[in-house]
Amino acid sequence: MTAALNEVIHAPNRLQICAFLISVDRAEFSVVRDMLGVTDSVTSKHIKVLEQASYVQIAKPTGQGRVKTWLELTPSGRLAYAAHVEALRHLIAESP
Amino acid sequence: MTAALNEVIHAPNRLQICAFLISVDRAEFSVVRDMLGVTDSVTSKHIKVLEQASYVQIAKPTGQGRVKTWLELTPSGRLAYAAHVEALRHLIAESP
DNA sequence: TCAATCACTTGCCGATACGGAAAGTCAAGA
DNA sequence: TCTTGACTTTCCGTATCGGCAAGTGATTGA
Repeated sequence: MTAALNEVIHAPNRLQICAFLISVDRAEFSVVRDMLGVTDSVTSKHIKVLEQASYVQIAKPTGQGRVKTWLELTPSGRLAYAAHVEALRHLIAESP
Repeated sequence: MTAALNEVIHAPNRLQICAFLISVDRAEFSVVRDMLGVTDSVTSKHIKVLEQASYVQIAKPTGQGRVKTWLELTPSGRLAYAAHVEALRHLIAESP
């Protein structure tokens, strides 16, 4: 019953995005990009992968100054991330 | 001081190999292959990556029947794995 | 109003990585 | 010695990754 690792979430950058979003609830694009330390395009593409898996919701509230992109995990994103973390914890359970 | 994830170890199959070897100390090639559920060639290639990083030691004791390959983490492999697990634990620390 | 700017997004690379099938290697067994 | 078992390597098609450059759309400044 070893839950498998989720490929969408396991990729280092996406794992960090999910872990970050779990802890802050919602974050701006630029904050996520700086946290990862990669370019805009790389950030955008990883977010897109998470969005297409329905793990992340993207909001671009317009009308209040510059359009900033806000990111947030969806309920299923939280579930998927929790399941992945469980799989990881199980895997590394016996480690020193 | 967020320790970075180790790319060599992070790949799902290699993470499983390392986690397995940490727990059993040493294992036969075929056991590792069956644990992963992949082909011989895939197993061989992942082990080679770990070996070239000096994380895994390969022994092929000859003279006692069929040549079986035994795998074992090296001291530096244990250290690298431990560091990776620490990085993971840190990353997923705030998860529900 | 309309060009410039900001905040991304997409297209286009080249470089790797991954996995399986098939062929190759080599010690042991018949 | 011919075969077999146990991997290893090669071949090959696909997928991913990252950065740069060009493109898009809302907003702002002249």
